[in-house]
Amino acid sequence: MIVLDYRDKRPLNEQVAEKIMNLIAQGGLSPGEKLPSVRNLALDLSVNPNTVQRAYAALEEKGYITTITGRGNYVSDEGNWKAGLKSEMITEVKVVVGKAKSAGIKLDEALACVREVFERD
Amino acid sequence: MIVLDYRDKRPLNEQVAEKIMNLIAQGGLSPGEKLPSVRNLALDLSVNPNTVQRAYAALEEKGYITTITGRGNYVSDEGNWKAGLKSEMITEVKVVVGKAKSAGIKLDEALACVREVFERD
DNA sequence: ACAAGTGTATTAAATGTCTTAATACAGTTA
DNA sequence: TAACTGTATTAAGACATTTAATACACTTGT
Repeated sequence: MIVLDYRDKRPLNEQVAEKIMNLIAQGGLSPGEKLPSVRNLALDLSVNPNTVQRAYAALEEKGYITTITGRGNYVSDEGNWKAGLKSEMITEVKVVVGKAKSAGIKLDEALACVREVFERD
Repeated sequence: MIVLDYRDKRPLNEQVAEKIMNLIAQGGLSPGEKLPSVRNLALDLSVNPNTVQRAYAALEEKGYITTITGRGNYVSDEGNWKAGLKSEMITEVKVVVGKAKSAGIKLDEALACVREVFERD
């Protein structure tokens, strides 16, 4: 389900959260679907249960999953996270484009980047 | 010359390097111009000389400055870094736009982001 | 009621990175 | 020669991440 990258310098809990988020955002995990238990996923990833716990807590905080004590974690409906994700992505794009601009990248070049990415099907 | 942001969670040496890089990229520091000495900049920023030293080492590694032992650090000619910076920025933009795309952002929305950033003068 | 599985919380220890500090050494300049 | 440059090393502290070992509360199925 998930493969961790130990060359990545970001914390493991963030990596886990991000990878699950991507699965959810792209439909690899559907609303209502049950996630692995904290302990099972920890075993799967050879990671401490606390690490998974933190990842799940972050995901719930952002609306991607719903946690029910004693039962487990379930993927939330799109309505709970889609808007937030979108605005987060837009902010991120703007930040990076701003950096690129101040590094000397021109409008046309930035637009070309975007088009190129969207042409990859 | 530089103001550090202690809320920023990135290492100080990276922050220093990035801020100087921005100054160079935007012409605030011209090729041939002398940078503050390791010790002086450290005093200015209330930071350890080792921290500045690491920042300068990173900048030399990327071609932004030239270090001459005993003399100091000097801004390199554009030829040494401009191309690298540009391709680095373009890669970064593509990565983020790719993330945004897979999160559901549409082409028009991404283009709008870019235009908005470039309209801020 | 019970056992097994869930999430949650806490505390302690280990680890790794960043930063400071104190020095020392080597090259350049006036 | 004195005062400035960059460079290197070692030790210590601070901090975040991760592991580990428990304990507790809730849910499910028998």
